[in-house]
Amino acid sequence: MYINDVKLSPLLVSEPSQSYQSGITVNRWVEVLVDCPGSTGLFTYRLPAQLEIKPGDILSVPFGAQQLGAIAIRLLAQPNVDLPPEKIREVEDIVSVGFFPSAYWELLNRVAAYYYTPLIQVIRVALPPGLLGRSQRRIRLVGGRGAGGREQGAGSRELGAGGSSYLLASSDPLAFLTPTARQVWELLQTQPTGDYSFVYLQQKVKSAYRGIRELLRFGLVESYLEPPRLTRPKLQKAVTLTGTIDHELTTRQREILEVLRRHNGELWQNELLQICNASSSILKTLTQKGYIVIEEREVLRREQGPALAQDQPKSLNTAQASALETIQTLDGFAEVLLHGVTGSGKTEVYLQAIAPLLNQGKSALVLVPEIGLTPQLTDRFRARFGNKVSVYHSALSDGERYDTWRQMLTGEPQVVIGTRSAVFAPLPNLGLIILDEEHDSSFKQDSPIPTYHARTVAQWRAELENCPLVLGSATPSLESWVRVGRQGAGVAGEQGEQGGRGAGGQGDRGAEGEFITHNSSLLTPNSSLNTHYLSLPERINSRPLPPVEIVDMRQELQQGNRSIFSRSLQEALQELQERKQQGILFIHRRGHSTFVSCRSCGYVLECPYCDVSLAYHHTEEKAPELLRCHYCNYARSHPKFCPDCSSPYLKFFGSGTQRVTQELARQFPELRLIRFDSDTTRNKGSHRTLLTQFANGEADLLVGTQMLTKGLDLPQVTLVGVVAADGLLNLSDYRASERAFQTLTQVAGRAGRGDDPGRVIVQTYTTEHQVIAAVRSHDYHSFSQAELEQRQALNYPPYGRLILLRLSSLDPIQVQNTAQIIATTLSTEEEIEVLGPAPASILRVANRYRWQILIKFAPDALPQLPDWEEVRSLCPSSVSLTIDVDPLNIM
DNA sequence: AGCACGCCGACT
DNA sequence: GTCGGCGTGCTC
Repeated sequence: MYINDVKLSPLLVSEPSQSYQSGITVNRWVEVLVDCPGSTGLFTYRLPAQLEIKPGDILSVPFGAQQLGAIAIRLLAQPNVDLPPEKIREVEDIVSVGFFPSAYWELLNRVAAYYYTPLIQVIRVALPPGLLGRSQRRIRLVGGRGAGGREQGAGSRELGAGGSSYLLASSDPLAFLTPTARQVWELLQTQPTGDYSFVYLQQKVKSAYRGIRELLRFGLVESYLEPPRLTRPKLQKAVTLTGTIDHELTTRQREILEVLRRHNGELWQNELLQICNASSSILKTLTQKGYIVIEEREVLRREQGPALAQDQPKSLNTAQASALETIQTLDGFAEVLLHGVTGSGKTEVYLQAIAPLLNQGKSALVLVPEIGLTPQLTDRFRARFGNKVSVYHSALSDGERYDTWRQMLTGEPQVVIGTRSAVFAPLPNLGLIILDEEHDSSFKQDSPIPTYHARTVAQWRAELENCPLVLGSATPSLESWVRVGRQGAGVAGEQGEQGGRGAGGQGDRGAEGEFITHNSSLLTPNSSLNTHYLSLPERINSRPLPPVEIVDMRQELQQGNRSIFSRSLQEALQELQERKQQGILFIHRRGHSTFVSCRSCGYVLECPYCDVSLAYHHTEEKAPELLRCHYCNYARSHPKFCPDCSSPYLKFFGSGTQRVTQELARQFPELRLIRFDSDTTRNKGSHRTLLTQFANGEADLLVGTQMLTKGLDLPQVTLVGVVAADGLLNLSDYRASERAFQTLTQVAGRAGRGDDPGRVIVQTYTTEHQVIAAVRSHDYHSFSQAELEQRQALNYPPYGRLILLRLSSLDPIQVQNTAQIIATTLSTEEEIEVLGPAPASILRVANRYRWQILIKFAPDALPQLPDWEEVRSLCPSSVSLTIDVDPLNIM
């Protein structure tokens, strides 16, 4: 149990040799971590006699002028001798009683250490918002608002009563105020309570601080600290039936008790009153007569899904059944890679793996890339497990998050589905962690710190909680692939022909055969870890993977087709309408910087030193167009003609959603579209709405970006079109190929999931690209093999490790200089390779100039990593430094 | 983060 | 000369 009774002896974070007594009466001091940026050390507080504190408790303490949240770390019998006793203040209150069991605490510490992040920052990620409250300075009018101040003269006497009357004797009470003070005053008048936060006033009025000081001097306003707004459980009155219904009651009273009885003797007061159309006075009478009890009970503000019909377990095919069996026989910590092609029924395996756990009183944690995108997944879990399922992600309101979090602490067996941060969900009795779509990069946080990867944290968590971790994907990350020992496996011994290259291929139907068809008994334990590789090589109901047709857009251009749609795709779109089928059109979202390629020959401009494509930079009008390498800062001008074939059609890439939808409207005016991108899905629930519309056949074509790739299961989709794969293939990033393969495979996997066979059309200017070939033949193995060879040669992950230093400053010169100094300092270190400094691809963001340094090193060499505190000390205060461990986004 | 303390340009 | 700008550093 997390609440109340926690063994906390392992909670010591420093100097474990220093013992402390367990007798609470002896330890009248406590060291705490304070929730305050820039303070990472421990602070000592005195314990008031009435408070009993244990390490791990969340406290409220005075800190400077504020009241802050803090975590009790350890009790002390004696404060540190160096600390002047008069500085020590008292703990204000206990906010929440300890809930950090040792495994959980160890997890937080590991995250802090691995990602070079102060522990308190990690704690802040793990706790729901509002738990560590902070006080806020506010300004309010003295004596309430609106004492007639706006009507000159009339109110002066009342105001005068507040103090400073000599000044207010004049006819205009505000005449003596400077314009700034007057402005603040008037702003406060607009508020019914005459009250604003200090920060807000500062934003609203220039130099508000000055005006406020003036008003304070005159006693017109006062400044106060609002105590931390801690999220509290929501309480509601519940009515419970206690007596038996007898005949000494009025009909009305009996009616109410009858309603209550029909609801198993318990209802919320407001519900009961509503149902019976009664007032609370009748309940009062019933209480007095002892028939019912009314008590305050906590209501959990949980996100309500739509009502769902109960869903029954589906029968599994052989591969699914054998995967399930393996997962169920795991005892304790193990890592499983569940590699199932798109549409192979991974979710059903998850569901059936979880079901018995709940009966054993254990809970399961399911991590997904983006919850808003997968209402389908949460619906399926809810349909199977009902109210045992809760959803936890950052889009919940603070109250909902807090309550869901508390719901987890109860220890009841349950399923929590959440995004990245839910890896810290405080579930006791964790029986299984599932990380679905494990290749997805949204599991990695790049800012703020800790820049953790939920998969890495989940691995630690599974180990510490001694439970299995299942990583599911149709396109596993190369990290996971290597981790379960699959490198070099698979390709040999298969009939994996690399399919005839070139455009217009039929995309052979035999594609599914190219997945290795061994069953799950073929386990590949890694030497040190208990790892398993499970494969679901077939779609459910033996549906085939859709054939993938590659269209060479260079040929289209040559043959006079200047449209962004190839003839093949045009035909398919035409047919779609005629056959009353549905399709998906995928557009790679256009970023700020893109690569440059030749539309005639497909030549891509690359960095001569770094093996990545150059990024197009165009900072402002009239500025020269530059091509730049994000790794080493090599730069060159944008050539007018292709260096390879001298064609003038050398263009930077990227065709946005608007352009495509315009073009569609022009060429296919009849086609009904739904745009599915960040613009149209901004509102809560709009994913669901749009998908429902599409599922109901209200549109023929779903046009959208990345979010189309994430786990959509739309059985009626038969056509998937990729407008231009090139935007994906040539991002200036060592991961570009991997991401492109994953995205294309995933989006292709949306086709043909229902009864009608699907087809996929991928348009590209580089048909010969290795990724394209692999996508075409649904061949993960040959792709991973080739890609891993390159990674190994260049010592990139998963073979080498990376750390990215991101520097930013308002001062463009200073940040560049600092980056240079740090890079120079680092390059003296042995065993690490320093790339850069280079400007970030978007040099300036929110007025801050950003540079970065990439550090590469071999994980097995365990190099003496630089002392980051020393590195940090090289930064002037105007330059901020973020250390991104295992970065995914290097651009 | 707040809020002090402390050091340089435009006003009484 | 002081007021008031904001850069630097501390908060048990």
